[in-house]
Amino acid sequence: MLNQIAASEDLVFFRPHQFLTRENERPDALFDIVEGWACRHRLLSDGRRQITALYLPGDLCDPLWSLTSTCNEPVVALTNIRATRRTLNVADGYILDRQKGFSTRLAESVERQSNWLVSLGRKTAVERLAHLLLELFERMRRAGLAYGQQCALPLTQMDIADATGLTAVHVNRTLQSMRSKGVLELHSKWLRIPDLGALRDLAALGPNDAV
Amino acid sequence: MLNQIAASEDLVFFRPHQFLTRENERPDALFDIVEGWACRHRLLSDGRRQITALYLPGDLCDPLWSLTSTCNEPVVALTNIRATRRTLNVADGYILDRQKGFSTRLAESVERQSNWLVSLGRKTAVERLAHLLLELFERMRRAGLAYGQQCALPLTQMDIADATGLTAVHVNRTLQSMRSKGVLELHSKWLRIPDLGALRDLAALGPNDAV
DNA sequence: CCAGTGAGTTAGCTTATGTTAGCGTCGGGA
DNA sequence: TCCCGACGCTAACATAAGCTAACTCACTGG
Repeated sequence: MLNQIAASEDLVFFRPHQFLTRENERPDALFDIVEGWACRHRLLSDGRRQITALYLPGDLCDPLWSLTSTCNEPVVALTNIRATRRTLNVADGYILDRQKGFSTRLAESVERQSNWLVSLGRKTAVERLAHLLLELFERMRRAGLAYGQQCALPLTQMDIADATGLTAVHVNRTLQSMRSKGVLELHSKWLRIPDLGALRDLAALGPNDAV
Repeated sequence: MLNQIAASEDLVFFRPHQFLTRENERPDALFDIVEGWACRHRLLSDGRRQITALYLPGDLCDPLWSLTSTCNEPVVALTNIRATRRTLNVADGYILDRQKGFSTRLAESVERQSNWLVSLGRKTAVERLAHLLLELFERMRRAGLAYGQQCALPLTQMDIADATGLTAVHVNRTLQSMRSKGVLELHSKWLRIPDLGALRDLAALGPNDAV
């Protein structure tokens, strides 16, 4: 009944659009991203796409879905990626990890997914963008990859659109207007947030919400 | 490091709008709903509400959030509720349950949340409603609470709106149009689906999607 | 018996966001 | 060097969904 993380740790590489994991595959390993970004997404038959999770350097990918036996959402690289592949021993669907903050990451995943649900269900374009960029900046900061108020943000506007449930065109429009109001700068895959507080206000976060 | 479900099992009751769990409380127990419906939701400062999970008879509430130390979304009763309260031993954030299909329920929660994300992010009103009603019917069926093509559905149109990220008015409009097309009947908290296949088509589900 | 409340319904109008199309720039590959 | 495809950007127009408000119909409680 007791499970362990096996010792196996391969270093692996991916290019943009490459799959880290595929649909309908039993996940037997988790990727610990060392460098680069990835996402989990779902494609509808007519081409609509929804990104359901973003993975940044330092992220485990994916604690949540490792709990399921088969997964119907692939994980794809958004940039070049360097990662370590950690195989798991899974018995009876229970997962136990004694060495790293696995359960902490799990809890974060749960909370993030929930935040996204609220965002997609009830927030305006400005609020969604503010929320997303804030979240990403904060995660980069915690990963030690932010420099002052700035960090890398290697997403295309279409990626952002598919994460926020908007269109690329509308993302562009909305970003322009936010730029012109001075609450953020974003060009050539680089994000700067002059005033964290102002952006936080725009994000319509509750008093208890993290980020 | 080994945790157990303690023996404690109290029978508890709730009335509509009563809290099963509150915000910012450390969850030390899970509710097993015997009868009635509940939901988890988030309230924005201006009154907007998003339901992030629905709990039906037979559901555990909530496997996902029991993984976090404190939770920022309350669970409230939507109807009269009878439930058994199961206290947990939680050590270091890990949860282990040897007696019931806890991990199966966990996996289902993860998948449902993900489905909802796609729905809220990328689907039209008709698709969202078809998807939600289909999911609820299927869950009722599996709980042994469906009778042929029918089941109870004790949600108000506003509840449905807050689950699907729409307005009550628009839910009403859309339901009307679906009714007039004969793909569903819904009155006095009772749902009938004359043609499961037709509704499935409207829901824009992928080939791998459950429900 | 009536007043009050919550729910469903419908209509008219408004608006945020989607759609389509086109332009310019950049960088990589042949 | 020259394509060619991604990407960012913009404008004009289309539409799904939001907003407000009113009316009805149960129910419930006094």
